[in-house]
Amino acid sequence: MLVSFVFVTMTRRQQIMGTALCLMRKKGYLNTSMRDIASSVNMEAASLYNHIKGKEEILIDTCFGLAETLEIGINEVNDIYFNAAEKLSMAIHSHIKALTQDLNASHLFVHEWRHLSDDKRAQFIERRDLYEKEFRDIVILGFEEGEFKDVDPKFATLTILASLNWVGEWYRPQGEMQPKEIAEKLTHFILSGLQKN
Amino acid sequence: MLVSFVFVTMTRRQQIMGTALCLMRKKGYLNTSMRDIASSVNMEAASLYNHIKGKEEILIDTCFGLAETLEIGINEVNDIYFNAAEKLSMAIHSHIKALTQDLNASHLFVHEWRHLSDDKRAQFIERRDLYEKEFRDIVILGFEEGEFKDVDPKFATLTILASLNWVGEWYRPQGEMQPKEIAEKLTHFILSGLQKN
DNA sequence: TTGGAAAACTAACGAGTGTTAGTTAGTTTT
DNA sequence: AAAACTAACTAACACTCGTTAGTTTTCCAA
Repeated sequence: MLVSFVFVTMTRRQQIMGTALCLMRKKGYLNTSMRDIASSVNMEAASLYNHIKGKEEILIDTCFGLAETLEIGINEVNDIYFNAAEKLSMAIHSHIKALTQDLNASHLFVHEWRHLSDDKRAQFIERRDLYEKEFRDIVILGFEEGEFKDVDPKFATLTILASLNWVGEWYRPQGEMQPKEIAEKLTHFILSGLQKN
Repeated sequence: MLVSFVFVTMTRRQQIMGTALCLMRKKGYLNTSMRDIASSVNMEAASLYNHIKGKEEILIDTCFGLAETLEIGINEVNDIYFNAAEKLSMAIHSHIKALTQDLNASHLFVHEWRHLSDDKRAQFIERRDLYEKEFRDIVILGFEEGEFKDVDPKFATLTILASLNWVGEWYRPQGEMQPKEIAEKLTHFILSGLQKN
């Protein structure tokens, strides 16, 4: 299993979390057992409980951690930029940067939040809806500026976010396209589409 | 549980499959037990095996069934249309029609195929990649015609398919937007983007 | 060197998993 | 009437699951 010089500078908790996320991305949250995680960090399942409260803590910390990163990003964008096209571009950059930072965490954030317990899931959905609203407001602003077409803002926002979130499915850190370039291409594609003229 | 006049005209197998898909969309494939399915059709878990071979058969039949529907659709489009913009539009319509037909099946197709056994998963990925290639070829054709921009075809295709597949997450049959309208808006969005000019 | 916290261990609990075996009642076919 | 088939049942197998309790080992500050 993963052993590197970076490893030794991490707390045991960070090692467990990182390994767990890696397994969960590969096999899915439900399919990854505490015994799987334990054996990947060379200990017994019971010993994990000296470092984390339980299995769900992994999911909770990851989902809400990434949620916060995204919220901070969109708030910065809203503080700095005023024009919708610029805002959208920077929001896309911020979103892609956050998602490509840790693909394992992104997988939990995009796919596995469904398995949060009822109350946590409700909280998560609330924050996700709020984030979605920030994007929608940019689309609406663009229309009010006269720069964007008169599209259904909800539809457009969901379509945009779908494209952004799917990047985690095909992006490879060692590949030829880097996060910044992906964000640029996405921005261009979303703003002006596939067709000439 | 679901009992209707349609129900009586279905074979027991169809009832089981339909109920299973509904549960699996709500709770996830791994989280749905044979006992859950059984009790939803008022029988014991063991009795299910008189009608289906096992749990995975539900996933296999659903994923490969929808795969075939999509393949037939794209082949028809390729047979009938010659111009890339038209092909893309019709391919989008076909895709959206197939996905919105049965949202429960779509959920398994988009999200739960990961839990297919190794060999079946390999087969599934192969067919999915082939379908993806059909889309990519349309994008390439559009460039060769001089109608589409010089985008990275792989990137564009993945972005397009992400938008299409995500429709299953927010489309509601009783909502105001119907599949045909969704397909039209998606086509327009993908072809000409958000920005004016 | 030593006291005590931190972090590992073993063992087990109670619940749940997909699936199989064997059986039975009711219906259809021969 | 006999045989075969269908679809349900009960019971159980052989695991796996997350988690807890109690115990032992490790390791660092005093």
